[in-house]
Amino acid sequence: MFSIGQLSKRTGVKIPTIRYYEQMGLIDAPERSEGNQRRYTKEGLSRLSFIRHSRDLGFSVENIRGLLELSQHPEKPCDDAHSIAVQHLKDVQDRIAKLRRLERELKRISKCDSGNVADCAVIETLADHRLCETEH
Amino acid sequence: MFSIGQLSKRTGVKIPTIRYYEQMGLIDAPERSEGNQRRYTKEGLSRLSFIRHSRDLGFSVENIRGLLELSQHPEKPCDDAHSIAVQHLKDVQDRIAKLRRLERELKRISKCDSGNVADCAVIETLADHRLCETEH
DNA sequence: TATAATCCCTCTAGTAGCTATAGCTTCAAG
DNA sequence: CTTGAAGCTATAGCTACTAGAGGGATTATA
Repeated sequence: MFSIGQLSKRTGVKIPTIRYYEQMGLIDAPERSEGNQRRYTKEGLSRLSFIRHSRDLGFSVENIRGLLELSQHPEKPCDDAHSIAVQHLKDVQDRIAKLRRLERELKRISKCDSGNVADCAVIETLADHRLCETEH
Repeated sequence: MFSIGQLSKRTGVKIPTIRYYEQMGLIDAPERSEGNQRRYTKEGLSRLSFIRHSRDLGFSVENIRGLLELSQHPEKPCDDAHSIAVQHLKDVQDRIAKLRRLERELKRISKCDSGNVADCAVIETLADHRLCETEH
């Protein structure tokens, strides 16, 4: 049996976040000690580790809900798990592409070595979209 | 003079967002018509365009506040504008690096072509961080 | 056993940057 | 003069937490 603090240390999930996940129904409410403190089992630990890891990989809480549900049913087909993962991969790739366009533009802007605001490329470009090279 | 709807169309900023910016003090409260509706000038238009463009480039509202303040003082040195832009560029690059690590891991996971959850790489990897190749 | 240090409890509110809704008023065209 | 679109305020909701107040529980040491 672990206290919430021990669970937090083992999983790297902060204490208020654990309570938040419980409130969201992502983890079951655990048993309580006589003094009303949460006491977790190994199941609780592995479920929270799953969540932590999924969050690290950027899955949304809603997706994690689905993935957890699936993981409880090993006999089911795993097409849903695949499509969640593949969709998430696409989202990540979209975000990368978008950020790379931003990066190019920001690099160009930041090169300005003017002394004052009147002819600073940063300010000028922000004020006028037509000075941009890429779409965004 | 533009109504809020016309301003919205010209800048691409949604109406509730314009009112939100006003509340945040990012744009000045404009004059009102007799019937209490907002009426904007060309200054209002260009300020909002500046904001829109900065948001598109991913600057935070707080950074935009600083950049707007600077843009009002053309005689000032523009070191601050540079450091905001350079810092933002760094943030963007960090996020790209992080997302690329995610991308690698998600690609690896998604390749699983198992039929059911019991031996699905997606679920398995989420349950056990040790199956990952990269850090995150 | 007493006490101090640490941990845990609930509840509420705050973060960023909007977006949505309800219930009303004003404006512009026919 | 009427009707439909557009605008008004105020409030609440979104994601995924995080922080703080004001208490009670547990544990280690004296």
